[in-house]
Amino acid sequence: MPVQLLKIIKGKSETPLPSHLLKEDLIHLQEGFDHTNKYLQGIITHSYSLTKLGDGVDFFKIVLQDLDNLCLQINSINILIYGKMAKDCAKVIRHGDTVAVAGFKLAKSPTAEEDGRHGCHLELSEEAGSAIYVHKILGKCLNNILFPNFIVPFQSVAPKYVYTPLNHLKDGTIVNLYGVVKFFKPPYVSKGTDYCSVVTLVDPSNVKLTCTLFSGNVESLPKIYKVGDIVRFHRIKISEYNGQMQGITSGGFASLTFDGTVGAPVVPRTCSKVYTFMDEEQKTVEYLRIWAASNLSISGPAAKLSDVQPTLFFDLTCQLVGKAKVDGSSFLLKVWDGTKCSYPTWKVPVEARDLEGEKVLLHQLRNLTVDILVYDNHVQLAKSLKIGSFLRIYSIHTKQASADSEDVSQIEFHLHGGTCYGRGIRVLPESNPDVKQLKAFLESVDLADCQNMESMSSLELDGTFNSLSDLESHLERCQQLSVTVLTDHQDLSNTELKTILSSTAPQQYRIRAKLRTYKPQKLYQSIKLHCSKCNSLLEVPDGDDFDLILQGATVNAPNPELHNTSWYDSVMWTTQDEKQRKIAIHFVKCDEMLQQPEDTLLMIEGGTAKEVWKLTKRFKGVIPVRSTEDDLELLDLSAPFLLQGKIKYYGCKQCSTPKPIKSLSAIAAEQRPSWEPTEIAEVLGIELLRYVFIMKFTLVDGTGALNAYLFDYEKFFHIPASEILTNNFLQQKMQMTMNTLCPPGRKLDDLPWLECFIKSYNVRDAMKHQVYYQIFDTTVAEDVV
DNA sequence: TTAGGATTCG
Repeated sequence: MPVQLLKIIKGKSETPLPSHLLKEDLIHLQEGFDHTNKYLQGIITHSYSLTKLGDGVDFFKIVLQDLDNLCLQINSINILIYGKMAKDCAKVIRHGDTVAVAGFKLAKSPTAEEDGRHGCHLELSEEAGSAIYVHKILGKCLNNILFPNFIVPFQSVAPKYVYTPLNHLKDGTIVNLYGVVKFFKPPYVSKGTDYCSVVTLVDPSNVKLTCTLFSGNVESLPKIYKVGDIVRFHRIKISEYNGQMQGITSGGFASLTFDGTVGAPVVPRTCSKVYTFMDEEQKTVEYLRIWAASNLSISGPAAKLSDVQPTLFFDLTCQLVGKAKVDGSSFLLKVWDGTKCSYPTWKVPVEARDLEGEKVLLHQLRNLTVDILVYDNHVQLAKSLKIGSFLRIYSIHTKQASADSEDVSQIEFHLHGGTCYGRGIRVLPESNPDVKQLKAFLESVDLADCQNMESMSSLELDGTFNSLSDLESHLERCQQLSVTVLTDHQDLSNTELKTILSSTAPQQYRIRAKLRTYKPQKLYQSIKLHCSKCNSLLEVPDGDDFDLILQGATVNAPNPELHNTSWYDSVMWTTQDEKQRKIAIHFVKCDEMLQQPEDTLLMIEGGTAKEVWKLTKRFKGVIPVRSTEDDLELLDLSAPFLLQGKIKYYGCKQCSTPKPIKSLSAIAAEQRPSWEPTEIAEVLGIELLRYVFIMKFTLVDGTGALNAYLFDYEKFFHIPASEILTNNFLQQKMQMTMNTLCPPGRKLDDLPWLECFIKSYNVRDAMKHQVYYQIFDTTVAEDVV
């Protein structure tokens, strides 16, 4: 059985090689060594014509490449086959086959210098007891296991195409070629009339060719899904551009695309109804796959949502669950891949009625879907996508939503405008192996499980609804009922705005009106600090100011004489960096006992803002202080005097008269102090500033329009104003609420009604007198929130 | 004709 065809099943040969044979590496082949029980395995890269030697003996030469040692400079060897074995092999062996040879004789290669192959060649013949095992991945001829019953199965009747290697391209020619995709832009709408796709190919000559392909029919552009795919182009025009060859579509251009995975079925993707695809072509694809596998760096499996990091560009294979228009230049895609992003992800606020997709599914998957905002040129394609389709989105950019305190970092997903780096969207067919795998995985996801693991955030902020009935009542309310409700004075009847505008102040009214617009549009700008004593409104200080004040406070080193008193224990250390900063932390005791960290109030000297924030996560509260000669004292009141959770508490500079820190010992004497900010403020002589929403609503009712101020700590939005600046979820929730109250881009007729109480009041100064209006005893309806 | 690879405004 000197020549044997082995059937390959799932990458392993059905008939194993004889067990006494051991694999030999090319590098270990040396003259004078015993290779009796060794075999050499590799892929055939060349086969020459069968010839007869001068003495009439048949002769066949092939070149074998050792795939396991491709990194070596010399990784191929000539194999010379003599006699009957030469004839047999010539019928069976084609380039691209994998063969194993044993029982060979090693001899010096006379051509080594010129062909750059191994210094020895192998000689095989039946007489010498040689054996050659031929592995064919090819399906059709595998029924014939044993030579000589083997029948050559293919007889070509199609026109013979000539394929030009990429290093032999000439300007002005129209050629056929094969290549491995090294880069590509999925088809996109060009600025002209056609779709465009840019594809960069490479082949074993290691020459690159960038092709710009145009077609009015997107289907006729190559269906490339990932780098490493293999393409065959027919009738591509070669021209020189910027000193390099480039390819461009010419009349009659046609393409086939193949999965580049070694061992995958060789099935062309094409829109051509008729195409030649024979054994020879199959071999080429298989050869290119193997070449690419060892010569190109093709990145591993694509990233899943669970792998996503705050800042990167990546390709995502996913299913479309929902989509919505956002504005003229951006569009929202809600997608999932069955894995959960390990970071909180942003939710793009959109109107419920603009969100397309199965509401129940959107709700069920709310913890697994991510919002991808696509821009500009991608909007048109995104709009046309069908819900449920499988997509690959190329070069999605993730970015951290806020650089503020590190714990509210949400991840945003953007598909920016343009086509750089192949940025774009491609619909994958259900037959795609990655889609099949994804589908199976999605089906295996236990939705009950992922709903259990939902964080408190999602239910509140998702923007979808808990059930269909909720959704319906929401829609109904938006159309008919008021999106706000009154918390008192239900007995009053409505007054028209026209009447209010012509009446004297002060008075109170119940009104029914529509919110035509509001200010500020950037909702975080609506947060102010309010002093209820002097009634002043202040901007919330910038986080950087806090850092500067803390830095300023480090000028005074902690005074060790103030450490460890009856009501606090102190620790102090010096940082290891060149600044040698001294930090002191004073743990406030209660009833002379240290408490659990989560119940403990700290005072800190010399810390940075970051360090203070870290401490607030573990401890009940942190008070930044500095040392004087005889006591600790609060910092400048531009800095928060207390930090609890994510909230900074400020005092009014005008109304506060700070008392010595030891005043706190009065609370510390309690057994279980609650450390309420109001209580701490009071003993420290601080007039606490409260966070408040200040907004101006322009209300209309058909009889007139008036501006009414909303002044709200938390009642109107059901959101504490103190928490909104540090909580992106709440910001989105508020944005959703405002979008319901005043849906962007809608005509006046389609705006929802608001029922409100307003009161008018007079503001007079030397120059003028004006009547103002303020909303009160009104709240956003529960089912709108 | 278009694009001719070469990220990040939103």
